[in-house]
Amino acid sequence: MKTSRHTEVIDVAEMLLEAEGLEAVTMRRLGQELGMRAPSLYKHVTGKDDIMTALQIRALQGQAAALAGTSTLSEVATGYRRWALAHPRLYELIARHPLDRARLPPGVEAAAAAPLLGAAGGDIDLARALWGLGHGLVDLELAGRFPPGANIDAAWATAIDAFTACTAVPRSG
Amino acid sequence: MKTSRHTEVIDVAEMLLEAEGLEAVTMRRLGQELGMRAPSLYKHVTGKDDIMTALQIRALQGQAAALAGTSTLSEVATGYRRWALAHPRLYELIARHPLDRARLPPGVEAAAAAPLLGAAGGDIDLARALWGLGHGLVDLELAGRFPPGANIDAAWATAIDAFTACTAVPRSG
DNA sequence: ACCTGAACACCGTTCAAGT
DNA sequence: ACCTGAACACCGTTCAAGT
Repeated sequence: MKTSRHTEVIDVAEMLLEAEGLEAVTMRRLGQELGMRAPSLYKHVTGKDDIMTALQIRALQGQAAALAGTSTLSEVATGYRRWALAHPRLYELIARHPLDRARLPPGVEAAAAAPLLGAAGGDIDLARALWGLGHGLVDLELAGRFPPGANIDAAWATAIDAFTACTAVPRSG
Repeated sequence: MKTSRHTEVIDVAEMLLEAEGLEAVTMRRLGQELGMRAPSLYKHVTGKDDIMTALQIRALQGQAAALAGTSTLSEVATGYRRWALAHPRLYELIARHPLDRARLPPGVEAAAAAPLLGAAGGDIDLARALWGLGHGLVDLELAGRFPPGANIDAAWATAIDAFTACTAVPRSG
């Protein structure tokens, strides 16, 4: 039951992020929440970058778990949007915050991307187009870029239709 | 030839943004570049938000100008990507920074969106799907989310093909 | 091994004061 | 009308010092 102090720091950071947003995740605040001063955190964590990378890893794993089991293009798209809207701060963290690939465990990125590639029938270009589409629609929605009252569901439906038509050509396997 | 001090502040902010990135645009640095202390800026500008909004307006106008004259879906998509890659900091400013619609001159957003709507044949849902697609691909590219060596051109081509097939149905007008 | 206070080099912003 | 210095409430991070 002894959770390492490092894990505790990341746990608190995740709670703070989801509850109050990225600007609440400061070293001083984290220390306060853990009963220590900010400089003490550096005994458990190399710096703030370390914390952000750890949260990005959790986010990628959460996204991969949410998409596990989906197969059709429509299922993947719906699951992608659903997870992003359920965890907007974590989504923004993997989408907008610099990603330090060197510190990422191998396979984490691929695991999150696998369902997309599957729905694209193994076509990497189509998978990336699909990723761009899903990310773009989610990002614009989270950023409040669509005018109030915009029918975002309809935009998704139209987009999925267009891409489904594209994958409807017979392919072997 | 007497440019107002307000305009000068925005001009310097734009140069700093494009040359050194968003983190270089600080009130102290802006003052230094203009030969005054940071507090003096508040005589010409209500605050940093004011500066950011002014830059967003310029960015939206620049984007609209870059897309003016495009009509086909392929032209709009190419122009959208070209402008974003030519002005990545300005693009990020309108895509990722909060947009205070109340301070935006009316029509600025619509002008930037018009070419998209035109290429979608007036279908607002398709226009938004197209916007999501273009924004998503550009955003992922600017954020360095595609692996090194990824064929981003091919992803765009695949995406444009899928949407072109969707708009290929005969329509009146 | 773990935590502290003091410090450094930064932020955006306010405000009384000068000219 | 315009600019100033000092201050306030913040940042991430370093480091000598304590236990």
